[in-house]
Formats: sequence, C-alpha cells, structure tokens
Amino acid sequence: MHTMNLSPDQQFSLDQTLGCGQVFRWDKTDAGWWYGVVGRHVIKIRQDSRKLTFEGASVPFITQYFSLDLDLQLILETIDRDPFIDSAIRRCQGLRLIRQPKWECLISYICSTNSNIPMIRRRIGTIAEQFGREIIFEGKKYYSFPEPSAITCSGGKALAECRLGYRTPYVFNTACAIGNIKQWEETITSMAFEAARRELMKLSGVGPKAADCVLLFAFQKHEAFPVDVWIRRIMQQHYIRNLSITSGLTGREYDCIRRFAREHFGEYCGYAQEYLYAARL
DNA sequence: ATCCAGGAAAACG
DNA sequence: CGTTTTCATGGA
Repeated sequence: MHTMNLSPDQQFSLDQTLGCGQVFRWDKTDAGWWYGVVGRHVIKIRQDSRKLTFEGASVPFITQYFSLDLDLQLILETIDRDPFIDSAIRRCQGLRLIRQPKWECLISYICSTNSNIPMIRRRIGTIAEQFGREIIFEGKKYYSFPEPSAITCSGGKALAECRLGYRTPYVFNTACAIGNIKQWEETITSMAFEAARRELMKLSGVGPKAADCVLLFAFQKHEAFPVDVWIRRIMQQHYIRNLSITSGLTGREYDCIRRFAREHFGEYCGYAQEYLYAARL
C-alpha cells in the first residue's frame, strides 16, 4: 500500500477525474475505494482530502496516469475566458485529464458511437473478458485489455459475441490495421495535431469525434475538442447562436464548433471540453 | 411503441 | 462535393 500527499496548490479530485466519463474501466465501492484495470494491473485507490492511498501501482505511475505533474491551475486560467466555463470549472474542481493507454482508448471510443456510457463500459468489459488476461485481485477476477493480435487471431468469431452491434467490423479492422501497438503509438505521438487526426481517421470506425477523444485522452494533444451531442447543445446554447438545425452533426458544423473552441479557449481547449461535458447535468 | 445514447460509413444527389 | 440514411443494441 502506497500513500501520496498532494501539495496544497495541487488541485485534484479523484471522483471528478474517474467519474466524468473520460475513462470506462473504473468502479467505486460504497467504502470509497476506486478499482480499475490499467495495463496488466488492478489499481485500488482512494482519496481523503489531500492524501491518496493506493496499491497496484507506483507513485510515479499514479503521478503520470492522473497527470499530477501538470500545473492544473495554470491550464484552467488559460481556458477561463467567460462566465459559463468559469462556472463549469468551479463545479468540477480538481478534474484532470487522464493519460489513458492509447490502444485501449482507441477501441473504447470506436465502441462509443451512438451509444451511452453504461453501454460503452459493458462493451469494453466484455472484450476484456473475451480476449484479455485474467488477473486475480483480492480474490476477484479482473481482465486486462487485450492486444490487437488477441482479437485478430480468433478470426472475429469471438468478437461477434461481444454485442458490439455494427461496431464489430470496426474493431476487427482496426485491430488488423494497428498490428504493432508500440510502432503505432510512436507514429501518432510524433505527428502534429491535425496530421495525427487525419491519420487516426483512416482507421475503420474512427471519425472526427473518436479521433479527437483519442488524441485528447490518450495522446495529450490538448487542442482536440471532441464534439458529441451534449457539447453541441452546450455550444449552440451558450456560444454559437446560429448553427443550422439539422438532425445529424455535419462535418462542416463539427469543424465550425471545434475551430471556434480552439480560438475561444486557446491551446488547452480540450480541458474546456471536458469541464463543459462533466458539468452538463 | 418511440426515442435516445460521448457517431461513422455508405448511399445519394 | 456536402448532405441524408442506415447501422445494432439496450434502457427509459
């Protein structure tokens, strides 16, 4: 068991961070412990005011994973450009963007399309159960998220049982296309934002929204501003008055919204997106 | 039954 | 080229 004390000027809320919908494999018990599978390990963690208590990971790993090395206060000052975002920031104090495992994040957001968070969580869990490695922790079974080869080797038969609907071929095709995770990660990491975005969108099942989420939540490209139905509503009501009223979000509308956000909130507009999303209710 | 959910691909003018 | 339709699933 490790402990870690957060400095007074180091804002962090474990509940906001794990509960805001950016990540899908964490659960909180009634006793106040969060359990999550990250990589090959189960992590158990809790927060008591300024103290973090955890096992299954080292202090440097936790620091990296929860972006505790970043000066959140400074980032929030740069995006705090109007009363509406200011209120969202105050309501979601301590929310940080997680550095998610990249491949898992990619599949997660391929599975997220036209769906809701409980359903996405179930899909990721099912894929892990089908193809992942079993991990026993405190007598309970958990499953790591599988490598691409584990999914492609089955020839797609087992994937069809994961209830992904029309997303099944997207996941399979993308697993085939990625092949080597390390190489893929390095390629995307080395690219500038727009180029990386175009590269991700070549993958099956990856459109503008999924690409932006992966760039923001896994590659730390904070210029990304994912636009889902909620963000679109918020931007429409509070920021951009005259958007055309079509049922689906067209490519031009998406670009209009994300470019406005990049201008208005600045280079950390991705943080603004997550605060707006988390404060939506 | 109808609508909705952190959309994307295919089909269509 | 931009715009509409289709897609599978489960919960409300």
